[in-house]
Amino acid sequence: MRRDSRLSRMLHVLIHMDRHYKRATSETISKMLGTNAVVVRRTMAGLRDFGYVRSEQGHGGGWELARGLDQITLLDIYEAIGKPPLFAIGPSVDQPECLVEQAVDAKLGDALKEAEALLLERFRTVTIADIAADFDRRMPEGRCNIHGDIHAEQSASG
Amino acid sequence: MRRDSRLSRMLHVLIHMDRHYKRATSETISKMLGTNAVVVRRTMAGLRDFGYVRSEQGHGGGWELARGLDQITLLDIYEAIGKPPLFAIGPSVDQPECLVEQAVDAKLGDALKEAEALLLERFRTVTIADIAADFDRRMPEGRCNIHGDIHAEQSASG
DNA sequence: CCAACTGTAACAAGATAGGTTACGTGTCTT
DNA sequence: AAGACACGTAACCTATCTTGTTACAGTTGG
Repeated sequence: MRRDSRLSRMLHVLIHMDRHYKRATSETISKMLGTNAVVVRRTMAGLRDFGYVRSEQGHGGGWELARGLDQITLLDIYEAIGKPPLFAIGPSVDQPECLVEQAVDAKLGDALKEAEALLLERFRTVTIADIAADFDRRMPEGRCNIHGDIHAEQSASG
Repeated sequence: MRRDSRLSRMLHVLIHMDRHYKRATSETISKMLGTNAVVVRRTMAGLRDFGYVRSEQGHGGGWELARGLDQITLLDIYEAIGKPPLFAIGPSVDQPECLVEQAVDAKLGDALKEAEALLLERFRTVTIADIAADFDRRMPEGRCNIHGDIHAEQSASG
């Protein structure tokens, strides 16, 4: 395993969903992410449980946003995917008896906690709409260069 | 594997070495860390290459500090063990074609870079002597509660 | 009923730190 | 010179976690 990419993937897909003219199926989303439909359902399940997206079963079903992108922060999504560990480094044991080791882990833990606080503060203050706005500045027509097939077809087909 | 504990372990062992009255063998150190002598040699090899410790082969050999703990920062050790990844989260692919994905990764990357800069700044300004001082405040006699057997026996044995 | 979806369980794959065994080499003691 | 002691390193296995994949059950609409 390399690095947990669920947060990145979910942000990516939520922006696409916002520009999609109808519900997106897991299959469609999986092709967009270059992965498998089961992986999509698995990861999006958390977002559904937190009320950021809705899923409909059966014929014509799929996924849709349950609120605007300006109402969802990166922190929301981070929590919805289960707050996976942020850091790849850490102490060797959880509660060392050795007081030297305790001192090391305390100092190291302080630095990690500071960095984590900063990171989560950034996550808290950035909405997905902010990221979408960054994209719109680069692509004023609001159409993705790659996944254009599922984007903003409202005027053409609906 | 859970989290990379090499940094924590190396800091731990360097403080013990500073209080040891003679060279410590990989075997001794491994018992202190609850691991294997090969793991110790493997990890300490980086510290040796950077000049923070020396190793002597053959009878009576082992490991010793090559400079004072106040001359080694956490950043030094982090670099000496090969700068392993700090974060457990990240983008799904390195250079996505999709511009939405690029916008997501850019925003996410900014937050991660800020947190990383803060963390490395802490690493840079904290010496191992600082951690040892924390320990000394708790254990004024300078003797570890667990690994006392290899500590500061100078007055008793030499 | 059937086709199109989601929901989930179960298991394999890939990556990486860590653990273990084995063996080579250097060095001190006798 | 022999032998014990200790590092250096390769090779292989294990554990853990995300991701990928297959299989199948349940739901919905024509």
